[in-house]
Amino acid sequence: MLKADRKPPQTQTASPLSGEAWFGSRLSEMQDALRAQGVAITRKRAKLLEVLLSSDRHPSAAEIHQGVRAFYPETSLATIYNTLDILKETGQVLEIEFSASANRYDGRIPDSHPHLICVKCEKVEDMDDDPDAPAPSDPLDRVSQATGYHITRLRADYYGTCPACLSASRAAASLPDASPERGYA
Amino acid sequence: MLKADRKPPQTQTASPLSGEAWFGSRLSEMQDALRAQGVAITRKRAKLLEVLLSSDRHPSAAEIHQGVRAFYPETSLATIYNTLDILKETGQVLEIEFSASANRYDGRIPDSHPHLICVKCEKVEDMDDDPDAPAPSDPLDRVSQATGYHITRLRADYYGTCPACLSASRAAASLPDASPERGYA
DNA sequence: CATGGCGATTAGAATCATTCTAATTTGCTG
DNA sequence: CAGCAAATTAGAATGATTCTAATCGCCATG
Repeated sequence: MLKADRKPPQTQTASPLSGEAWFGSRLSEMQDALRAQGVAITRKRAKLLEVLLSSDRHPSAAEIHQGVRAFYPETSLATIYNTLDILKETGQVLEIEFSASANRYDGRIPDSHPHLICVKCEKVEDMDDDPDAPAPSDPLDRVSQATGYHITRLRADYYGTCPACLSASRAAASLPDASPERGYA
Repeated sequence: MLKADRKPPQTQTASPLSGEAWFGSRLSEMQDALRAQGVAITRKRAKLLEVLLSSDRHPSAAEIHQGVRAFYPETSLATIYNTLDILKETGQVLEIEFSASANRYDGRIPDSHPHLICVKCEKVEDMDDDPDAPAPSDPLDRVSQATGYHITRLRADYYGTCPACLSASRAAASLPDASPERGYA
């Protein structure tokens, strides 16, 4: 609803995106978030952000790496993972995890939102959940119809902290130190 | 709606589950599916199914391995992955993928359904989406309230075949052979 | 202009779940 | 009991990600 006119395009436009309104504002948002963490925005990191925002394919770390390398050929993968980690911590990028292939990253819309994932070509697209139009009750059918995909599975998982861990960490907060800490991020 | 009285318990009961109605019928379902594939149900495979159904923790391959080993100590991990693959192919087990830790498997409810995933202790629970009760409009709040979790993220991704791949494979179906085929399963 | 310090960066090693491989075992079926 | 296919095994290979220890670059200060 808000910022309707600075939403990233669903489809890649041929021309440079760097001029578009959403691009610039999203870029500064990310840069501000990095600065707020006290980390420097080096040329490589700046390029990484650009590459991330320029692609609508939800690129993998390796793809981002290549994009940055086109400008700074000596860039190491470690730097990419490094910066992505900071971005994740600050909620500036959404990591879409896969176990069988590389994780994919969404810098355009960093809040959780639904995706369409092609199991054949590994395309990852943002889904516009348009609540109008004739809607079959089965969500798989509804989305298939709306998108032209043949949808076979919905992964709908809620991530958070369970009641037990919540009280454990509340207890740990009072006491000096304790708590194992492992887990997904 | 259907099979309301043979739904697996949300909470682990202390006693053996092997007697409960859903357990037996789910077990035969899985065995039938394996047989339908023409694969033998060996003692190890039978035990694997039992272990899978006995746990409400959505066990990892390694955990299942341990469970089977308790009875057949010479069992190899390869066998576990092997059998899980067949079960996946036949839709008899739901694989919940993680990139940062081991995948988890749901044999009780093999159709896609929402989960609660604790980012601290890595617990994975089935979520009962009970559509009654006071419902805040934000789904994260709604689920937090309903479950006692502190939910911070919803992963809602639709898996299927994109329009381009659909027509590619329709074309390939007519012609003799072609098509690269990679992708997520 | 030298110096010190510190974060950023790097190459390569390490990790770890998963898959692959080639050899062996098992359990029939004739 | 021979023969055969499927099941199983140990261990190697893979591949994404993380770690490590060393180096670099940059700025502030003397």
